[in-house]
Amino acid sequence: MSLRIALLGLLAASGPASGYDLAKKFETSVAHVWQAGHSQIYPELAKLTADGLVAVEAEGPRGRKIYTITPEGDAELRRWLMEHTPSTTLRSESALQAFLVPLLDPRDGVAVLRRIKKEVEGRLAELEALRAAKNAADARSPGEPPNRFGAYALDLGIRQSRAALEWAEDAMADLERAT
Amino acid sequence: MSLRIALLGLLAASGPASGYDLAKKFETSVAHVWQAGHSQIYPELAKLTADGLVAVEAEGPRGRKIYTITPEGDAELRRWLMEHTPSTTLRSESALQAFLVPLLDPRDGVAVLRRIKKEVEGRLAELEALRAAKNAADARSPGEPPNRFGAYALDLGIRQSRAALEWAEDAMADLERAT
DNA sequence: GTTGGCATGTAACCGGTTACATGATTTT
DNA sequence: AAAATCATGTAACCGGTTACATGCCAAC
Repeated sequence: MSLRIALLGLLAASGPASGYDLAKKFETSVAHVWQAGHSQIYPELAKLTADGLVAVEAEGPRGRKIYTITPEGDAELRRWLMEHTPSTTLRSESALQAFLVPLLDPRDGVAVLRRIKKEVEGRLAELEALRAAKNAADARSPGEPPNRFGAYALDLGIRQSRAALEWAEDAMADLERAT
Repeated sequence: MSLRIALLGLLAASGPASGYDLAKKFETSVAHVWQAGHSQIYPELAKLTADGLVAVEAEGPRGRKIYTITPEGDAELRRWLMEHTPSTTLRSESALQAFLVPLLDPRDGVAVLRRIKKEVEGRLAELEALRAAKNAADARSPGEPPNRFGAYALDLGIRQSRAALEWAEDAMADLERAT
């Protein structure tokens, strides 16, 4: 379900696009929130077309098909946003490692936490770079209202990464005390 | 892969248990980090047995089988903890909603954020209750070192929930400014 | 003319969810 | 005697990942 919504959302926010375009946008903009490769996107666009939620607006060179969101698609998107209660299923390998770390002796545990911390730092850097790029883009079109599409999710990711960073530092300190 | 590890971890930390027991522990202790139902656990235990990572220690009434972790299983667990780089694939329906919220008009957006905030509050309350229960259990066995198994992951969850809560409040304020 | 990026698709596989199915023991 | 809980399993389905497969067009 969520994949359809993500596709409808991208079409609604950025206008008509091909499957190829959408796959790229997945990588660059929605990636920190939802992932999908082209092998998932193409069939899903076909289904969305069959269901009347998107339509092929035009065909370009190299078999390029440009999809637009239909009014029905737009309605579906809004309905989901306002009515769907998101599933809370959380699956994090990092958190699982954190869960199990006390099984190791403290030295090894600290090493694992150090690795997790580095990953979080990397993620945080990526997200902050994305935000900087977004801010720069907003600054280039003055007068116009800044495009907030995706900005809230970015902010959420940054805050949660920072929380994870502080956690890793404190957990390491706690483990070292036990050494 | 992670399911095997979670099972090995539970067996390592809490001693021998049946598939039924493990399914319960999933609900009560690992749930905020990884989920699995009995229909997934039973076949996986069979595979783990075939691979020599766990063994049936005893059989009880009602066909109850009690599994223990083997030395090989323990080695596998430690190896994974220390060597496996966790996948960073993050999939959050809430974050996807947050991403798309700017597509709605501000009033509706605020309503969506308010709902997300309530869910986060609920989750935070659950995690804090878990931690309180854990602390109480530690207090009941004085002198003994507190059982830190799962504690770090719990702490991580609580911090990230708090970060999400602050985010929701700030995002709502931001959206209301735009009304 | 060859390399690289554009562009679309299919197929095999794997992990996870829901539903189906069965039976033993304990509690009321 | 009936209901609840213990206890184990299987099967169908669905979403996602990896790998396979093909061809067009532009730049070098």
